[in-house]
Amino acid sequence: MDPASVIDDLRDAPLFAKLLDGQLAKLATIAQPQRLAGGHTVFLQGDFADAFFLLSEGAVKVYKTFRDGRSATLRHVVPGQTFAESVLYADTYPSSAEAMEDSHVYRFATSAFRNLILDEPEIGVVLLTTMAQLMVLLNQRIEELLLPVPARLARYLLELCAAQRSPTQCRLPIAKHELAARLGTVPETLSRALNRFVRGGLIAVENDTLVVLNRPALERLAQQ
Amino acid sequence: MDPASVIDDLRDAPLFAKLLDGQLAKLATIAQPQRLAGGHTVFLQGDFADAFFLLSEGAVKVYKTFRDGRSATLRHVVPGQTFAESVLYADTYPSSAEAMEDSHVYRFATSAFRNLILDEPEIGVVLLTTMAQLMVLLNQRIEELLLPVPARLARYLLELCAAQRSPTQCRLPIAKHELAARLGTVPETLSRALNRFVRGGLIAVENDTLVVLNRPALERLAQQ
DNA sequence: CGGCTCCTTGAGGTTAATCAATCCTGGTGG
DNA sequence: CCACCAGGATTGATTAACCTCAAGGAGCCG
Repeated sequence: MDPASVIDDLRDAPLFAKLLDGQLAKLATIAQPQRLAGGHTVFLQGDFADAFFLLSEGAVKVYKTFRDGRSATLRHVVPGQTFAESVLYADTYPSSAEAMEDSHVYRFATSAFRNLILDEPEIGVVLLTTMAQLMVLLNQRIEELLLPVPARLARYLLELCAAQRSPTQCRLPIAKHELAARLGTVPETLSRALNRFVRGGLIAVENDTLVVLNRPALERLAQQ
Repeated sequence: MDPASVIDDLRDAPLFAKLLDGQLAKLATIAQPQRLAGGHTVFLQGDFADAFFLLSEGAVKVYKTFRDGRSATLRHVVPGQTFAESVLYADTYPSSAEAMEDSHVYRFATSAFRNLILDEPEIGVVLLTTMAQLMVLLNQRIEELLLPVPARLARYLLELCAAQRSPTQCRLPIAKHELAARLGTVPETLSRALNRFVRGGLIAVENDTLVVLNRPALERLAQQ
């Protein structure tokens, strides 16, 4: 692949946007471009781990699976974000990752990345900040799991509206069964919860578009 | 406080053990020593955040509180560990921290620390590794919360035995109601779960000491 | 039209939180 | 020495949440 286009891809990632050209060039030398077909598994929980990834195109989900086949989504990775950063400590992946559609990633080998940081500390600070952000996110996930399902759903919807810059309307970016996994529950329970929201006049639903009718009530519910 | 003893304290922390004397000296210049009385709150969820901490003596717990007064412990911080690293990204603390006994910490202001990393990238790599480790831990916590209480308890006990380097015996380092919070449940449920373990012949309990009688069964249960 | 997949609805069972009562255990003071 | 108390820990009964299994729709594509 053309080195210049790699550098462009890296610069497009918010994570690396602030780096100087020289720093990006060095980063590019250790970035291994990789195509992923939709549905393809990037790695499985427990796999030997020596690299983390930057998603440049497509969509990837990071999830955990259990004996009984149930699975819970930890993150939906969007382009510009890294995933599997925990490889910098562990030598096996603590969760699995799968491409949800045809995607493109850059692979960074742990050891090469470590050396790069010593050379260009700015990159280390950038990744440190990203990881701090992820820790806040994981913390939220934990907090959510201690709340009942309707509260988790309310939180998700409010977040979604905020992310889509609309106070009252949003579109579900993922299928309902994906959302159920993201909330740590099953489709049936999600369906019922949504239904109760509609009957309670909190929201209106049409296909994957939904409108917030009673935001205060939704916010109250999100607290617990 | 004597600079040399600060450096010694920092070197004693596994986190910083590998740093060179010069690096430790620089780190020491931005480390603010601080005493904490037992029961004292270090910071509260939502507080303005501009510093993270290294615990050098005592015990600190990081926890979340909910409207209904329920609380869940995220971490029991032991000497040598840092906490509130997420401040490197966020400007408010995502959880609360409290000294469980008389303790001593070093406070690191975010901005000073960021500058230090640019000067001494080695320190950045060290913290990056620590945060990666914490992310693995948070991942485990999430995984646990999706399991039934007995499975969480089994995992905790097995971990505890491993940590105390004894295959069959361990002592609870915290009170039962603390353990309940750590497992994301209530004392009543914990009590019943322990009771069922005893009646099932999985473990034997005497005060805060417990013996693993049927490790395979416990491991099976830990899977779910 | 069949055969998909996804979503919804219903009935039933299990888990665990809640509320309330009781039981320890260590400390206190008569 | 013993009654008494306060706190945590246990036990029981009840209730609510939510997972499971099973059975329907609804949309989509060959």
